[in-house]
Amino acid sequence: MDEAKDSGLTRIQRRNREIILEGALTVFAVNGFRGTTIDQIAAECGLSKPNVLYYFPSKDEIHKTLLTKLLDMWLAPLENIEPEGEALQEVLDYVAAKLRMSREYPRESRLFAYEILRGAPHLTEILGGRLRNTVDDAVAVLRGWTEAGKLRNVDPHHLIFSIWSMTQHYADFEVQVRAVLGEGHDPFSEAEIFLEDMYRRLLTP
Amino acid sequence: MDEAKDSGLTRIQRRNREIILEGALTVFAVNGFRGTTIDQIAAECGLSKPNVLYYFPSKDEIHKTLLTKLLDMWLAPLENIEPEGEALQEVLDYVAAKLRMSREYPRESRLFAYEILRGAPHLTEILGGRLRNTVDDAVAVLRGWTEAGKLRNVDPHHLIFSIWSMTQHYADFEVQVRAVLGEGHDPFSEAEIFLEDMYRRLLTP
DNA sequence: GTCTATATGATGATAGAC
DNA sequence: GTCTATCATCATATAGAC
Repeated sequence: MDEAKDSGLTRIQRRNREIILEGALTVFAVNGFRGTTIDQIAAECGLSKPNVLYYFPSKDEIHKTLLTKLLDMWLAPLENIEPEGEALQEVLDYVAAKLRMSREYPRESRLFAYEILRGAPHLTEILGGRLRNTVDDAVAVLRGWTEAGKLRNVDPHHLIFSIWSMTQHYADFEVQVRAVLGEGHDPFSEAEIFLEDMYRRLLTP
Repeated sequence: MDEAKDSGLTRIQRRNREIILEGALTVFAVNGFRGTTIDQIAAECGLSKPNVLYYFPSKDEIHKTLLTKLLDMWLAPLENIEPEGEALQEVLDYVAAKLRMSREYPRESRLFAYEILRGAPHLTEILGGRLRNTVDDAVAVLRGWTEAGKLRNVDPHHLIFSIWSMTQHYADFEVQVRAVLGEGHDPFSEAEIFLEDMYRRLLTP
């Protein structure tokens, strides 16, 4: 998909588009879509404003491109759940993977949070389409495990919501988490232990 | 506090300030601070733009006023945890109260989420002050219960984070929740059952 | 491909009539 | 207290030189 969109571009074009997306992600993740100006993006990546708009037709387009690229990464762990695997461990692995993504890609998490908060105007088709399908598949797998007695019976949709909300919380609400915890804490490491314990307890039959 | 700030104002002044705050909350909750214009607020509450700015000196001030008022309501359930109460039930009641607030006051939840996401410039002192103190008190109560063998031993800070993130998720990410669930679901009612089960299972010694 | 300069429109805030 | 008119600023996007 990346290659498809970038095909026909020179090396410089590809490179500069990458630089712009990288800088834009940083700024969007802090200020949101409306709070971000092309000036800020240009400053962040060391290009001039018109030059940014030479590589992308508009601020909207930069934002949409970021969201589209983000979603591939975001949904991968859920798509990688292995129906033939050991049920509880598969879920715990998914939780851990999602938490790791929050830690390593907090900008992506915030970009996504901002977009959902404002009603997801740049994601409408995807939410009810690809995202929903992916979740439906995962829900079917979870139901199978439950019926086979490998997992305790809980609502699979809300199980997934709980994983999303708790893992992304540490990226999206980081300011609050750090303010409440004060110094001397590693939020993500503590969360890893807490969440593993929580889901093991919740899902063990 | 409300009365303190409103003292010395005429009935009309109080009334119009209320109307403005009410309309502003609706708009801020959808568009965020930067995404909201005074024009939108004025239109939402049926006043002219200069008239809005007659009652509040600036957009900033409207926003700060809303956040301050919101926090009283937001922290109340946590402050109301009763150390002498039955431990597990107190926690379950808190979860239920927080979920109810998400359902009944989704605008407040989103306003708060937007503010934290952008780094909470209008809440800096409060996060490390009043909020942190309130959480510290609750954590102490939870620790006491754990040591008395009334609750299973889990990290109390992260227990609170989990409650916040999961309950607020249904307000803040409502678009996503509805898109994923499709028709025929009542997200909040389902969440109530899921969360009660989850915390009962997690915290029963 | 990259820049300076600028057109065009939105937006926060104010002046001043009524 | 409320309005119309307006200012000043900022932001998106484009034109056109280099």
